[in-house]
Amino acid sequence: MTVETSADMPVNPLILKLEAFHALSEADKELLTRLSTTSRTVGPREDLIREGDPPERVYLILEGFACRYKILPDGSRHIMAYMVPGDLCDLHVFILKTMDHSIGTLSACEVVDLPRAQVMEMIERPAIARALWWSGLVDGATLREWLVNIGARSAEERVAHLLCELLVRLRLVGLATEDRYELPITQNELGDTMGLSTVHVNRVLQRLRAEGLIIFKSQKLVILKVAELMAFSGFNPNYLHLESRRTLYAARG
Amino acid sequence: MTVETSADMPVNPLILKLEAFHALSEADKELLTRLSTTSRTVGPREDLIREGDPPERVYLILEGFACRYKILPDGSRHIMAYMVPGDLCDLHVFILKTMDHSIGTLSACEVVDLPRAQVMEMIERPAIARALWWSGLVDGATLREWLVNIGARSAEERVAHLLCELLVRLRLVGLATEDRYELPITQNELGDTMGLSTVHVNRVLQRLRAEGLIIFKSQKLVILKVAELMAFSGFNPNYLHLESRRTLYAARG
DNA sequence: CCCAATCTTTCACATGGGTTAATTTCGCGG
DNA sequence: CCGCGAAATTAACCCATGTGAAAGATTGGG
Repeated sequence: MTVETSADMPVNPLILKLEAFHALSEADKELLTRLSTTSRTVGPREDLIREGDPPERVYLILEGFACRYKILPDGSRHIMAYMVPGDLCDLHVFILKTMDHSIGTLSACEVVDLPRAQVMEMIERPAIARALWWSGLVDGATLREWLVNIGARSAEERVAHLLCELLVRLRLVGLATEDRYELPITQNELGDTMGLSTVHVNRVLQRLRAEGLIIFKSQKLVILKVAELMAFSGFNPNYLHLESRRTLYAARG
Repeated sequence: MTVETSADMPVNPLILKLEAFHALSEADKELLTRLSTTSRTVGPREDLIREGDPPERVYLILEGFACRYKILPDGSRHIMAYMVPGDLCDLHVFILKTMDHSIGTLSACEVVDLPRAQVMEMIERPAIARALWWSGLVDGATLREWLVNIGARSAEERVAHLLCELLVRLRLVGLATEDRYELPITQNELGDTMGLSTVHVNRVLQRLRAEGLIIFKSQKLVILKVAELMAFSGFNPNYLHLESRRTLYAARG
């Protein structure tokens, strides 16, 4: 029920992420640590909230991958965003009456449920409010980049672009090194994300492997040529609005 | 320089739009009217702000169509959002150092430039703040729906879905009747929006015409069978979060 | 250590949509 | 009313990606 805390903290991914925008005071960090003390374990492929439900809380992912998705009338699923450790779903949802999409886990996750009152508590701290504000803007920018990715790039570029984005995002929270990370996602899920069939995702991955760009096996991804993969996919991290050098290039772990 | 104001006001599209969420007081409406008094005319295909520029103001569209777009390394353009009268670009941009995309007009537009101070003035009014908050959430939801649209629907469904969305959005601000509106957009721009070639957009429009679903000529769109077009494209307006009946079905003009 | 379910991979074949380029139509200034 | 540039339309060709089905490979539970 509680995430381990050891001497060599902070491992709170929310703090790591927000500090990529601007340093936080000790008091602010303590607040965030306190609010994320009580987490729960959610199995893979479980919904946190479904389309049509009233949004009652905000979710913070501490471990694992979750996603936003919609199911279309014909039963197909489209994944619109990945939520990785440190990601918080939209703070503003409270004013909407119902969810227009679902949020569910991909892998098993550690999730913190933040009721309205706790969200308010966070927002009262100006530095945290600003950082969360930034984080929300980055989420929006990421969504736009995904739109461009699907709308304007070939299947191979698309997948490559996603792998680059995740490299940068996961580095932020210490879950990627310079060139590798755990990607607990099936090819089917990748397909539902990129608007490609599972079969074609497989073909694309084979090609990226054959070109010596990546190794992807047992949920472990190694990017053999980071610069090349970024160039090939047209990846430009500007939309992630990471201003400090550290956030982009310092590897942790 | 100034938009005409007549006795039979309000025609301020921002007020019309925000009141779709919740009624505003007279004082709030006066503030919004005052802030949108000074507009400028911008010709078609002109940029309001470019990728890389620091965001210094917020734009409000009073007339015409504008869009957010990105240019890819290979020179192709992808349009990520349409901004129609009453739409405001993101209020929060100020905390970002640079724009990660451009905003430009499609048709000629009347645009209000809102510097930071005026945005603050708006946000200090709780009812306006809430309404703008809602508006921002709807923009995000719209972006997600566009992602699904491009990622999971056929070309014909995609275009049909866009036409349905615009019908609802334009009705909100009195620019569409029950079944028709002005759509000042070329097939090439439609293609850059939907991730389709111009040629294919043309084929799709022909088919929609042949099926007796629409008439589209000289920038004037008539949807002959609204319910059918919505059903065909899988259009569900829930993502626009319009709670009052009026906003969805009352035609103006 | 084995089984069953889940994933990945492969194959053969179908097709939606891209490309290039020529032709026609439209909108508009002079 | 004419002429020009932009936009729409048409045609021919083809390739990227989808589909359906089945064969391997992995993984985790018992």
